[in-house]
Amino acid sequence: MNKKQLQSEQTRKRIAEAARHLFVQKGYKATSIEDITAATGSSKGNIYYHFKSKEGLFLYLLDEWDRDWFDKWRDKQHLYGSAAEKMHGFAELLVIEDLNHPLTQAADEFFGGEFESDIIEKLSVMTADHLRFNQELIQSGMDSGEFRAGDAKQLAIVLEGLVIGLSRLSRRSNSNIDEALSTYRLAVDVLLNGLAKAPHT
Amino acid sequence: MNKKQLQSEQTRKRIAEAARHLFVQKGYKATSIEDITAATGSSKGNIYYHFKSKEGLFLYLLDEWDRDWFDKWRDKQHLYGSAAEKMHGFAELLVIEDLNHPLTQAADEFFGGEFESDIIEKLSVMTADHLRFNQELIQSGMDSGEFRAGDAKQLAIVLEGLVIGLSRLSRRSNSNIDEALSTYRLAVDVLLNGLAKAPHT
DNA sequence: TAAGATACTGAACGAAAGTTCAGTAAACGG
DNA sequence: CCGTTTACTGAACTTTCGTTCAGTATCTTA
Repeated sequence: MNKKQLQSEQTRKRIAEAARHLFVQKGYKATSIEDITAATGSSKGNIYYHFKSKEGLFLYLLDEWDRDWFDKWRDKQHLYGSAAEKMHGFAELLVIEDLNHPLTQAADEFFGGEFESDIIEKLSVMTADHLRFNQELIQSGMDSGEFRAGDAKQLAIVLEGLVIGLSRLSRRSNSNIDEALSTYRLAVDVLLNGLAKAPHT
Repeated sequence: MNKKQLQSEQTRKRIAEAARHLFVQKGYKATSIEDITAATGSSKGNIYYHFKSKEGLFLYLLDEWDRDWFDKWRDKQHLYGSAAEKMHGFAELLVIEDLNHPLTQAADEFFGGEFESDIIEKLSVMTADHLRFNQELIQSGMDSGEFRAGDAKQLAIVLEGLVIGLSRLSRRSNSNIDEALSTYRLAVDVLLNGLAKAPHT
């Protein structure tokens, strides 16, 4: 690979990285191209040299993120024996990786916004993927007998809600990773065991 | 009260109502003054006659909402005997009232944005209020012996996360109230009893 | 080393959105 | 019934922001 190609790829990654950070922190609309140039040192034009548009940049980040996340999960999931362990591992990966998920913060800005259908399409596919993932996670716990039988599909929504909400809270309060990890751990404990003293109502 | 004062108040409420609806649906930034004029029939100037600015309008809605919600909760909470019932009542009220909460959708757009400190101040006060409310709810369950003893403060964060996330998911998927209610009910059940077959790990 | 490709700059453009304001009509009060 | 206040209009102004593009410098390649 050329020195030029190398440098080019580096700046593209630098732009993507800075943009992801800003989208997460400020949301899609609130992040301006100007902000990204300020964070990278690159010029406006350069951003448009590497990416088709602001939307394109965002979409690129969504794709990249989902690919990376699933790869990492694949690498890790075989380590977990029980469904409970799996849940904790899932939560841990979410904190470590997902606290920077551009989707979580900005997706709502798209829904209800006047965007082209391909973006809405992509976002709803991603949401569906998440729900399917959650459902499988829960279903596997039911199949193994660790979890009570139940409507895994609806429980997947509950899990997704918990994940989305916690991610927002953790990001907002500028809490460090350790704090977030501890909150997520507690959340999974509650999810598994409940608050009540005497379960099986 | 005058015929004029009456009409004035009516239009102010009409503007506030339409704005709240739009903020909830589209977010803060994505909702333009133009959108509000289109939804009310009022002119741009008229909106600025009744409200100081877009921010002021949003802040007004936040205040109004929080006041109303707490009043409604006060009216209802004495109906519930057990902590579990309280939780379900809490969830129900959230679905019925909070699915239109302007904070939930738009607050993240403020955090990290370049807003005056009084707005950030107000938002963090509201978040703190929510957490305190949740904490008291959980603590009362612990005090009565229904819930296992635990860190009510951190559990309040988990609860808030669940609430925020579910609200977002429910709004997004255009689900009707019944569907949302059923999801929330399930969420509270899980929160109380957990997923696992054998609790008390 | 010279021609061409590639990476990048920054000023300029146009659309969109928040805000203002001169003007108008209706209601109020004396 | 007339002057004053109140409610409201909508065009114009200003700022912000995404996008474009002519130009420049650096690297590649033949």
